[in-house]
Amino acid sequence: MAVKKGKIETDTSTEEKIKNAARIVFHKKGFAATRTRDIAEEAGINLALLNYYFRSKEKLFDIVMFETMQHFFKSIAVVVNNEQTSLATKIDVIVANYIDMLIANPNIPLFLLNELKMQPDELVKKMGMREVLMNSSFIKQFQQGVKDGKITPIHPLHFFVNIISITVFPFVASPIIKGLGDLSQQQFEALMQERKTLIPKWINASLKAK
Amino acid sequence: MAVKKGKIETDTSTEEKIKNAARIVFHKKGFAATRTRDIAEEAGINLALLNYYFRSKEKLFDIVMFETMQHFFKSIAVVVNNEQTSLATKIDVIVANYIDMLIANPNIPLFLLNELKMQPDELVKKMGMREVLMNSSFIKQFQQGVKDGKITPIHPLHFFVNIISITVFPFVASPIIKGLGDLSQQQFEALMQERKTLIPKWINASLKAK
DNA sequence: GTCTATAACGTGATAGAC
DNA sequence: GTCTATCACGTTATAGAC
Repeated sequence: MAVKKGKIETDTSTEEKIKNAARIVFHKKGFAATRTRDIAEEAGINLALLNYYFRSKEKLFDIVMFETMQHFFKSIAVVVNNEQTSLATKIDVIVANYIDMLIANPNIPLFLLNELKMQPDELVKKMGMREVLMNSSFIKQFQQGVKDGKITPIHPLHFFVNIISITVFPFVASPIIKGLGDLSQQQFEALMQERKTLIPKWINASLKAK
Repeated sequence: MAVKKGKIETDTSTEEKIKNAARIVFHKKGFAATRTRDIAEEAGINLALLNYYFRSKEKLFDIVMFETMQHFFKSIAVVVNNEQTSLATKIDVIVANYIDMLIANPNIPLFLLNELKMQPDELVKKMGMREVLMNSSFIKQFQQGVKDGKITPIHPLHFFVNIISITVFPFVASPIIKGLGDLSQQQFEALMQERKTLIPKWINASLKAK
């Protein structure tokens, strides 16, 4: 795609322009509410070109969906499998990375949650998330902490789910939170920045809760 | 609506049947992906009747949306404004109530989050959520705890958001969680039941985190 | 109130010129 | 490769008989 007819494309190709536009619109509106005409307009091209390059709305969507999942879960996979860092550091990094990513791409989590609800969960398996997470250094360190009596025993899923919940959910519920606190977008983001340091403290405290 | 032409309707009226069907389908698929034919079929009536009673898909949706928000937030409002209970008890009750409700109606949170993202957040204001929560006994007790040095000072919104995040998010992300843990629906619900007692412990521990 | 038939419109996709 | 014009279909909504 970067190379066509032996010539390197400097600026983004039409194919890339369409895919980028599709990502923006699909993330914002979801599959059902998105019209191919919206994507074409966003890309600054003609509607026919979309079908010329991707054959159908659905095929284009599948590509966006897959790449978005990869983008979203790769960032965890790397951190979680780093053998060089402590459990506490992993928590710090996951939370900080995600908050940065979510401030930059606030539409991604709701998009993923919605479309995963529809799909026959093949994608979750296809990504190999289960194997990556459950065999990770992250989970092993957690279980070692339990064995050493430093962590109150619970299912590791609870632990992982708590971190993700408390980090991601505020972004998914941002309209409600802004309403509750009468917050501007800027104030909301400031609150989320605070959470980079607060969440690890809360999580660590909860690990010792009896 | 319960009374028509001076005669009390014993079984559900057509109007109610349509609204109930609309609730089910809208909650499951969202506004854009729902076809009025789906609702008519679910209600066991003809498509024309839907427009006869509600004039349009959008009007019907607005009703379902409003009632769903009311249902979802009323349960918090009552607990949070109970002057007779301690802060710890309020946390217990909110978490237990929500987990029960979410097991019974797993589609509601994603439905609300999606449609609130679209709307020009008038609904959030219309419900008066801000006033109810921020002037509540719940928040006052929290602030009293801070004043007494029993709770580490943070914005009360963080506190409230944490409870809701850790309680609701697992249901929103249930396909991912089931995939990660290779869980059946039954096993997933068992895990959520566990959280009724675990979440209050975690939250209380986090309140003292430094 | 309830139905059938159909109008009016929007959307995904393609044909065919350039 | 890119465009304009158009088809084919699905969907919301209504007209009109009963």
